[in-house]
Amino acid sequence: MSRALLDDLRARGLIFQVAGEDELPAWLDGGPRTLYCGFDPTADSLHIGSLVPLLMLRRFQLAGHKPIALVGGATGLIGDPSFKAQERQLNTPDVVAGWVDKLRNQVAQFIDFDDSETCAEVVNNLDWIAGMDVLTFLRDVGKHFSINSMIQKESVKQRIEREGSGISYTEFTYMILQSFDFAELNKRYNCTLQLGGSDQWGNITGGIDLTRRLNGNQVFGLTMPLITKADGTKFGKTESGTVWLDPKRTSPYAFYQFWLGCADADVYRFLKYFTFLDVSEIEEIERADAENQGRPEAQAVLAREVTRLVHGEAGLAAAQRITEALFLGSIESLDENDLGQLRQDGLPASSISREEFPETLTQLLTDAGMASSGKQVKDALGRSAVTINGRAIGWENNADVATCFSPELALHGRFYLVKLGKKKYHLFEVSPASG
RNA sequence: GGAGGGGUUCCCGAGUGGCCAAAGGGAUCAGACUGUAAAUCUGACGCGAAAGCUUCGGUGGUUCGAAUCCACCCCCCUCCA
Repeated sequence: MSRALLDDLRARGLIFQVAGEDELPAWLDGGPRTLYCGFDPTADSLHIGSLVPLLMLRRFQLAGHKPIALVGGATGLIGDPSFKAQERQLNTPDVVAGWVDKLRNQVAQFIDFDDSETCAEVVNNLDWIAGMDVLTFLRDVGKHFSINSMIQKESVKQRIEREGSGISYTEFTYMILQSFDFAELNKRYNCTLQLGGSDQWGNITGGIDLTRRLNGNQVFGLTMPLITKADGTKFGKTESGTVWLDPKRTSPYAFYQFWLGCADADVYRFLKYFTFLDVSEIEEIERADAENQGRPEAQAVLAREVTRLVHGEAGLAAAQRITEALFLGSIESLDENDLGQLRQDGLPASSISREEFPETLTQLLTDAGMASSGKQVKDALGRSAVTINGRAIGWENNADVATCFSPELALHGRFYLVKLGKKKYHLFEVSPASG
């Protein structure tokens, strides 16, 4: 069973490095094992960069192991320096504590809590680090670490060697805290495997060494590759910023769109990373796409699968509903309920009364968040890239908001769907002047 | 504490008295082409519809005029103690 798991992970390209590679397969075969992966609270939500490790925990659980998701209430107060070019700004304890609560819930949705032998756990390292005093830390933990080897770690090398950067003692200590987490989870839960991104290798091996020294136990580490894109740009960012897992930050619709816009060169790889579809199934999709000229199927499958994993069936349905309405169907065909529904589903929207209309369209659309400056709106208007309920608007109409939103053009008396460029939509619900 | 090097518009990075809203690159936005791709080409890219207004770590000063010169302060880095 577990060898099959490792084979599958390898086929998916999800294994970057393994600590204890020779013994790990047999160890996993020997029964349900406990493993963990840590997530630091650096914001009130995780983003899709954390998706691979989260799904990895689930993969292990499905294969009969017990996953622990660790939320770094303590480490989040320190800041991981690994491969970071600069020292990070510290967040206040109450802010971090708030984020911990959010992440707890988020992390929990990917693993099962079923009271069985493989029941998942969510833990917070603040529970065992907060109470430790400095002397205990320095004498019982710090003594096991050699500065000589710590400064050799690739993850902090650039901070130490590169001119113009530096590292504080605080961040330098991060590795020791994470190492201690592993030893502590080993003691508490008999946890014997830590997962992490490839940037975590140094921290993970640190934990393996410490666990051996402190508990006398052999434990394992496994890292996943950095997700790259064929065009060299950073994965997980879009024009509007980071793609978050929290639907309040990134709507299911926007999330769905992100995956739908995935490059051909990346999409089959991403199917292996981010879905539970069989590798053979994915290869079949690739083959079929290659045969059919024209638009590939893979993006649609990827968007569907990942959106369902993160936002559930309802979130997926909402995302697809908007997508179909905007890109496939015609807007006029939507009835009043549909338009209200789109707004519920996460299509950007706002309400405004006629008397609140600003002087210019540039002002209105900038305020609505469709563009970051009036210049962008001006540019778009000048290229007839703006439509209101399907009618093209030009720069000459800029100062004539009332005409652009004339009552005769309204859908169902109050809705105006404004399109800027090819992909940006905003629904205005206009109420008559109330006096 | 001492010596030296830095802080420029989202990022990198030019600019050392007027020609600077500030080169160049990246990112981003829009157009053409397309598959709601990629690549490429074109345009925009401090704010403002415009007149105009506000930027070059901070505060004062010199000057007709300062991102550029002076003073003090803050922050970062390197080396020494």
